[in-house]
Amino acid sequence: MTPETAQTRTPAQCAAVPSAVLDGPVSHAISRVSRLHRIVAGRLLRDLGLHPGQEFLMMHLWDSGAVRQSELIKAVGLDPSTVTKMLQRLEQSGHVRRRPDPADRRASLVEVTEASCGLFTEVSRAWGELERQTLDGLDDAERAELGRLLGKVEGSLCTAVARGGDAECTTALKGPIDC
Amino acid sequence: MTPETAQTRTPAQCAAVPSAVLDGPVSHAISRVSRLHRIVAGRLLRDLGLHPGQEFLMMHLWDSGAVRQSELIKAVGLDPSTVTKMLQRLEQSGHVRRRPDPADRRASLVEVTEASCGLFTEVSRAWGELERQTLDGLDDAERAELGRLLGKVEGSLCTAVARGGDAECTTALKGPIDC
DNA sequence: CCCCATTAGTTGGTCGGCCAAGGTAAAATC
DNA sequence: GATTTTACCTTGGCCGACCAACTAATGGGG
Repeated sequence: MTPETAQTRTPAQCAAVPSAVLDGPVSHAISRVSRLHRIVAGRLLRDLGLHPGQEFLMMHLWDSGAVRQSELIKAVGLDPSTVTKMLQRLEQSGHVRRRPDPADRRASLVEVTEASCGLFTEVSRAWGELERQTLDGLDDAERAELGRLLGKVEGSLCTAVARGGDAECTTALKGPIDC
Repeated sequence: MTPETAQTRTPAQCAAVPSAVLDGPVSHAISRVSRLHRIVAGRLLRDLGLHPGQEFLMMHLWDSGAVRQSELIKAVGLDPSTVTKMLQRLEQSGHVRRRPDPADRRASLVEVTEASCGLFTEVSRAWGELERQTLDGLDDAERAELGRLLGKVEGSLCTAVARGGDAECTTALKGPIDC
């Protein structure tokens, strides 16, 4: 940081200050860890015929039974359009079924198919394996501490997002911090 | 976890066990934090005319001057095709210039344009702001601890990725852990 | 009762990101 | 020196994810 020392440098001099790409900021650690985490998750999930991210939706549906799509959207905290398209694909691959809500003609109810219930066990195991590989090398105290710190960071980012986007916190998962 | 208790439940009974979507696993905390982090980063970067992820590439280029594209790819640890397409867009928007490497006719050298150097300061400031918002609410000790733990997790995931993907660690950023 | 604001979902577009396959050039091997 | 192998990059395809704009239905206030 302290970018005041740099001020529109020439291309050659842009290399002068290393600008801390590698070390420092926790932000970059988060980005890198997240990417690696996603890759490992993708590998574990591929064998189950799911794309990374879908398992999150499925888990919510397995948990909650038939739900209004809007409820699901609020629960996972994703963009409505994202959920719509994911559900279209999950429906096409037979994991999910959608039908109109009799009580509200614009809403639709989403639920898991019987065929998909066999996947539940495998996804659970994959998540366990993912967690295991992620936390390999951390003792119990460190794991707890990491969870606690991530919770606080999530809270901070949550309020930051809320401040900018005027709406309430996107991560509607009522996690450790409700904001 | 302990998925043995579940075994192909009916759709109705899939809701029986909450399956720990919300709480527990650090994995989900990572996913959520990462998403929020990306959103905040996107907001900060949008004003600069950059899309999230591009700033990472640019920072590397500002740091290293003219580089072989393959070097850049190794440095950021992304898929070659991803970098190719990002560079095409960055070139079209005038932030980056590419020319063939005289020493190797299949390689190309990438460098930052003069016009883009003005962005450097702003991106640095945006990163600082991002870091500030991310770590808001954590004291110095917690920040250090979080960095340390994320480093360890990165190491674990790194080796996990390497094990499955046979190649060496993708995150070639010689970070805290070299794997 | 009608109009209007709100809510529910969808579509289109763009980007980051991955994989798989391909084409060209350099390097290694024979 | 010719052939195989490897490296460098590109293209196409797909998915997650965002935003913006749109349709359609609900519900509240004049």
